[in-house]
Parts: sequence; C-alpha cells; structure tokens
Amino acid sequence: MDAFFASVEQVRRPELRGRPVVVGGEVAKRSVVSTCSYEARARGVRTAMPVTQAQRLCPEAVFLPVDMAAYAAVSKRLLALYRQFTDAVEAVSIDEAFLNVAGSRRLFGPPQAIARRIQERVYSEHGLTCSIGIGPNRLLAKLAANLSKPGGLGMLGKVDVHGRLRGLPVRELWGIGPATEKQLAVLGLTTVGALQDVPLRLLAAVFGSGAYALKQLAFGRGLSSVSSTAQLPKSVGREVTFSEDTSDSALLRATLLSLADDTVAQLRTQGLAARTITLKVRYSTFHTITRQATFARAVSSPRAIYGVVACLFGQIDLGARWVRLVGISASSLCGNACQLTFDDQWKEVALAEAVDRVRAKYGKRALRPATCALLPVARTSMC
DNA sequence: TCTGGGGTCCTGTGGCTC
DNA sequence: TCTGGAGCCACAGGACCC
Repeated sequence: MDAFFASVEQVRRPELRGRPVVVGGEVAKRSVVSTCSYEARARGVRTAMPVTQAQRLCPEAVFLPVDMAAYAAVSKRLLALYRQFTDAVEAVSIDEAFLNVAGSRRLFGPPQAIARRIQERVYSEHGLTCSIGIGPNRLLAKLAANLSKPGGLGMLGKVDVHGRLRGLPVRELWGIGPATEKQLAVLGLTTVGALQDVPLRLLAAVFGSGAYALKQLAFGRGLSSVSSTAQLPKSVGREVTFSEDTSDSALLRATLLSLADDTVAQLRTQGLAARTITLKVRYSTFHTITRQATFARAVSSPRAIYGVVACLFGQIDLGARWVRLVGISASSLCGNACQLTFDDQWKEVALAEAVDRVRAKYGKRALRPATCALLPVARTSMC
C-alpha cells in the first residue's frame, strides 16, 4: 500500500485529500513520523523523522495520532480481497503481502492482468492505491514494487539481475539497512552491480559468514516461497519512551509494572504463555542494554512476569545514569495449553481470567495494577 | 537537533552435557 | 581421571523491517 496510514486517514476524512497528512506520535512528546502522505513527502517529511522536525518542515500539515485498530481492520479486508485471486497469500506486514499467482493464471490471466485487477478493486472498494511488483521470487517482486511507488506496476525478471538491478543503490535491496550500507561504502560498493562484481573473499573479510548472503541479495536470489500458513508470533512486548529522561526508581518500576500488565494482557488475549522475559533499558545517551531470564516452564500470570522483570531491573546498576526508555518483551512463546498449573496457582489463574472478563466488557484500561497510580495521568486515567 | 514502537532474525560468547 | 570437541541453549547486542 502507498503511504498506508495517511491514505486511510484521507479516505476516512475526505477533507484531508490533497493536503499534507502526517501520522505519528503526539507533537508534544518525543515521537516520530509513522507515515506521511505524498504531499508531506514533497515537503521533505519522511518516515521515522522526529515529529518536531516534520512540523518545522511542514507546519501546515495535519498531524494525526496512529489509529492502529482502524488500519488493521482495512488490512484485514484487503487480505480477504487478495484471497479472491489466490489462496497463497502471505501477509508480511500490515500493508504488504506476497501473492503466489502461479496457479491463478487460467482463471484470471497473466500476472500483469491480475495485478491490474487487484489495483482497480483496491481503489474502487477502498479508495486506496497500491504498488505491485511482479517477480520470480519475493525479493525481486518486493524490489519491483518499491521501484514503482506510488500506484505503479513493476516487473523484475532474472534477466534484470544483470541489467536494471546493477545500477541501483545497494540500499534498495531488502535486508541492507543503514549500517550495512555504510560498511559497503567503505569498500567503495555503493551499487548492486559493484556488489555483484566484488570477489566473495574480499566481502568475507568484512562481513564474515554474512558475505554469501549479501552476494545472494545482489543477484536477486532468495526469499522464493510464499507461505500462506499463519504463524504464531515469536515475541510480544511493550515499551515506552518517557517524555523526559528520568532516574526516579519508583516511576521506572511503576512503568515496568504497567508494561508487564499490558504484555500479559496481550499474551492472554492470544492464548499464549512465555518462557523468556527480556527487560530493555535505554539510557539518555541512547545506549541500550537488555537483560533476560528464562523460566523452566511457560507462564502468563502478571505476578510471575512482573516478578522476573523487577528482579532483572534490580540487577542493573543505574548509577548516575538517566533512563529514556524501558520495555518488556516475552518470547519463547507457546499456546496456553503448554502452561502447567499447580495447585497453589489456581487462585492466580482464576484472578487473571476474571480480569480478562472485566476488560473484555469494559475496556483494556478498566482494571490496572494499583501501583500504576504513580504514573502520569495519561497512563492512569482509567485506573 | 533529535532519534517511536512493534516485531524478526542473526551473531558471538560462554556454560553445560555428552 | 582428565581433556577436548561437538552440540545445544541462554544471553546480550545489533541490524533490519514496517
């Protein structure tokens, strides 16, 4: 999808069409741009840019908060639309999907015809535009889609690997980010063609075992199969950046309790339990540390998870450092069925289930741990 | 000057067991 | 009894994606 969040907002509020729209966190807080409309991009606003900077660049833009529930609902309807063309649909993110249309040609025609029909229906039924890339594997299809944004239809075949691909910046390849781009630049490798030509042993001297994977990327190989089976999440977590750095231990612990509560709520909503809990702390210097602990068995109770978080936090010597962000992540997940319940835990399980029922009826914030009263009003308004 | 939040995946290291 | 290697796992950090 093109500028997905911003486009959904423009469909919901037609008065925003043709205007610069920036979707992101609150302007007053330390937040960044999630997505912006192409009108805002023309003014220099970009994804991941601090909202304050976006405001300076484009003060007349309409700044909106992220409404993930609304975007997820549209995303779900779009996936249903794609499945009318093929069963092999792999959702990669909220606004991207891979479709294997090899088995759909007899019914719908060649891939180009299928792509055009999907674009027409996405626009006529949802008022949104999308860019579609066609390729022999996911890597080339993704690249073709990126090159044809917005609203285009692109194709990249194996023959293009030795043609069009060579002139592209390495950063266009899926998997090469700022860090790898910088390392490649030191070697003088700024284009895909240069990466194709460089001897593997030279690349290996810098990237070690990752050199081969880089070569594969440069030749458009990999990411071939489209998996349409839904996967269990690998991790679930919550993190928050404070509006001002803090060294207040009570505030930090109350925030961690709130995050643990949110994490547990999500685990329980999805019927999951976790064995591994990771605590993340980012200092005011942006230096980030993680500490993790693994249970002998999977758990999903707030007390168990906050207990280990508090223990991990207690092991960190903050010294004179100030904290910018704290986060919690639960991983090594399995279904709730794998969670053993001992006799002495039945009360806690019953309590958690009762809390689930209250929240299902009155909203996620209807019940909160009492210690969350230490948090600023915005986080505790429904305590 | 300012740098979010939700994730996945990979790598290096060290401990443990066989 | 000691030692070294292989394999596995946990942990910490980093890169990358949207």
